[in-house]
Amino acid sequence: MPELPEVETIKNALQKAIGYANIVNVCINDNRFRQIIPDDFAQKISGSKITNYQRIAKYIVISLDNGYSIIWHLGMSGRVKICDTMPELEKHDHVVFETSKGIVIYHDPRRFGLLSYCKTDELTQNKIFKNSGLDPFDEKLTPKFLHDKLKNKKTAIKIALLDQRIINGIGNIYASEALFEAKILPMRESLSLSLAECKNLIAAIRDILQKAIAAGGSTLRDYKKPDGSLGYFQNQHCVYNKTGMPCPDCTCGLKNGGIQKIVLGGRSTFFCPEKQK
DNA sequence: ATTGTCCCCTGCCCGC
DNA sequence: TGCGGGCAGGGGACAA
Repeated sequence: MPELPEVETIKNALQKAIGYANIVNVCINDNRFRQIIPDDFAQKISGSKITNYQRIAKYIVISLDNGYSIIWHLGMSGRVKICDTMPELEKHDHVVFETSKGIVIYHDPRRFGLLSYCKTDELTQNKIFKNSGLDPFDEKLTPKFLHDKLKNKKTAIKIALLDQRIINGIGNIYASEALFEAKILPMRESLSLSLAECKNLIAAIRDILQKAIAAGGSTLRDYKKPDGSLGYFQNQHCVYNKTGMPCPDCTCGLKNGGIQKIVLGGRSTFFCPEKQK
């Protein structure tokens, strides 16, 4: 489910609600995720105190005072629920963290997510993060960096934006939205982008993601904030899931059929054939 | 090495 | 009302 803005929202909500709590107990009701939750996960985590929260790519990383960090990915359908007291568990409430400041529940119907741990000082070498690309807000993400990464790639630029080894955090919604804002057609060959277009694209990615974070992410299906409230950036989507509709401030009219949908790399992709070149 | 295809899993929506 | 097909915010394992 969640892309960078949703993960950032969840991480911030956790930090605000649970803060530097003690983790009293961890109960794993189902360990069958993208990777099986390590057998000693609960043992490694229980009894520790939280010392830090960060988002790395689409992962939430929670560091502990025992030298370990929790690595948490929510896949497509993962949700985090925070409660003051132990609620009646619902279907797909797979992991329950009891802390000194509340209950944290990992709910994930499709179980495409991942919950693991590693030593905090080995995070960057961890297999999960070793090949991770630049964070969209990393100042090392320059037009030249992106242009260099794309200059030998024949795949569509939209597919390249989903490649977490180049830039991380962008998913299927924000890839279409960023390309619309940058006025670039999603099926363009990556190597065809000029340096100036790379500059516009980086600016568009940052703008879209910042606005989405400010709105608490996009709620289309599964995603809710940990307190149960909804994100509202979906109201600002320009093209995603808007086939046949006019784009914002549409001057093209609907003579061309409005926003088009195509499939790239097996994922739905939306664009305005008039405004994007 | 890069690039496409398929798969993991459950739920929901649509058409018949 | 029921059933089958297609689709969904992600990512990894393969094959070519």
